[in-house]
Amino acid sequence: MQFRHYNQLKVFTIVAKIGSISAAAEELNLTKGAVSHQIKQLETTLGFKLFERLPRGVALSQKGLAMLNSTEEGYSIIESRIQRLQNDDSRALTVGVSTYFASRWLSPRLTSFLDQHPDIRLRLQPMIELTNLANNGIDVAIRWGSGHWHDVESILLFACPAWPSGNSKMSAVVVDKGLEHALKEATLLHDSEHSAAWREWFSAAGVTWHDPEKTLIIPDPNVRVQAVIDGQGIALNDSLVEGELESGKLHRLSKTALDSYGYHIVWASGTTPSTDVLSLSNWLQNIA
Amino acid sequence: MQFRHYNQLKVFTIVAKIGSISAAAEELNLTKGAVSHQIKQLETTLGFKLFERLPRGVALSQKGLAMLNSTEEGYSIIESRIQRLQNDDSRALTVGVSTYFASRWLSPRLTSFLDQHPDIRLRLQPMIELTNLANNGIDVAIRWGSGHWHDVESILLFACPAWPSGNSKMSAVVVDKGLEHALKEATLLHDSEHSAAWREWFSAAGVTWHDPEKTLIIPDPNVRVQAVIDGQGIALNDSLVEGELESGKLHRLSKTALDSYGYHIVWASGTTPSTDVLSLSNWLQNIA
DNA sequence: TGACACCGTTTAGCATAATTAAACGCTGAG
DNA sequence: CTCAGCGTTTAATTATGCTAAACGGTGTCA
Repeated sequence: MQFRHYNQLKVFTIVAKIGSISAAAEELNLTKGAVSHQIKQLETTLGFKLFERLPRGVALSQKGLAMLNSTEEGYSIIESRIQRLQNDDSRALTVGVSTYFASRWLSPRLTSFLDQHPDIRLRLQPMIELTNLANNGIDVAIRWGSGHWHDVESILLFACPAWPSGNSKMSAVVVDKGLEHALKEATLLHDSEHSAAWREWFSAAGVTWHDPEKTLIIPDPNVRVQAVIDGQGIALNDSLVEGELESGKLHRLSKTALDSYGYHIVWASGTTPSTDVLSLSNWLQNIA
Repeated sequence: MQFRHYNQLKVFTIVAKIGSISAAAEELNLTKGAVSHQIKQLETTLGFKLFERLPRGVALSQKGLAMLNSTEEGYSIIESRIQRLQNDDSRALTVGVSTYFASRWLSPRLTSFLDQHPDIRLRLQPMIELTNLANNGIDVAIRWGSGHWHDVESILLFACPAWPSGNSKMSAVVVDKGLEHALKEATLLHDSEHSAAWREWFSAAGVTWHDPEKTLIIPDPNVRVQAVIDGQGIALNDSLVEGELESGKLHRLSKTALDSYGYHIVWASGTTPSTDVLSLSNWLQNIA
């Protein structure tokens, strides 16, 4: 018995990312009834609920979140390939970025690059897992981390420390019972298995590392931030969440930060960057 | 304008893997007319041909092959997650393998393990890119390569050297004009960007490495073998292709092999393997 | 407190897309 | 030359997706 409902699953992915059926319906040029139907039918065929129904809307269930992690990744791999094959534009410079980084940092600054280099055709490629660059036709990617990678060569773009963050309720727990208690009780949100970030943070903070019982892997930074706001747990978020900090949706839970972490320009090791890549790197480093 | 035809794309993936519309139709419990329709419509919306029509069937076009690489990966990520969420069987031991390895090596030997350990629930998880183990719920994976990986810990299961292979036409070229000439003229088929395999083979063979003009990345070993048989180029295939060698579909083009390559049992670094994992590893090492 | 706005759900009917059966065209095998 | 195999086409049928409109629940605000 094969699964045959990939269109419905794609609709789910959009609803889950947007967080609302009505808003997703608008995005898709559909009525909310249609979207509601798709989700319901999908839940029936899958055999489990993807969303919890709240008075004021819907929220991802535990399984729904796990599903989103995979569908986002899967569909983005497929979509990026379609795009690439359709505009078979081998002269374009393709930059792999997370949507998180693109919307919060890169996009606002990009016009100046396009002005300075009108000859370079730039394609931003949203990706979740910034791996397998060549196979996805990525010339350069921008990746957050410590900079110690083996599959790519990298240069630091700018430092962007990360620290534990939670919502206001979590913040109250920290004030009340202390950070260590909160870290022990709450779910720790990871960005991926590879990331040693949490372990490094624990050692930087001088807190003994205890293998956490409750762990949730959420690769997409946007989804992770939203999960923290929704009270799912504590995540190491980087400094690009200023907006949420100021608006009080997110709280910094500790002064200890992973100072050596930041955004890096990376390209597949073994390849020599083209002049276009160098232009972009230079420009990025200047404005950073 | 969004792409909205993921079901058709899934049908394409199956047709491409099987290599025939009629056979795929049977697999899907559909008529060949239906499948033909789907493919044609998909090609129209995409704007390019996925298959070349031959008198005796269909063959993937260049773009079709590129598409297959992505759809296979994308759908397998999604499907594996669905399976996992449906049989939320946290006690099962999940082993990530390529379908290539599973069918050619593991499956035939597996009954003896199941007999010896009736208490262990085993789940074989077909994967293309054997990365991101924890995120995909993989306890252990079996990966081919040199064994020098940073994201996983590994122990060698058995050595499985690889050497350049081509079809009979390619073999004739080698006999006629020499291997170096063939390597320079033909497309080199890679398994992924990370793989330094070809470079290492060149140095092992004492042939000077020239950055090849024509390169094709085909992550799935099954598809890669088929591509070689179809005359797409030369690939480094491992010794599990005995069958194709004997039947004359595949030819070994050089005596030089990557002797240090083989299949390894791998698990996410930083995690401690469970006793079930150790049982499986022990059994695997004994029968290897 | 009560009218209202906001969401998601439901219903029934309609529009679109998927699927079939059967005939067709092509090519290579015998 | 005939036949078998494979993909394509056509027209009719079936399944699915979608809409409009009404509905039920909940929080908001006068």
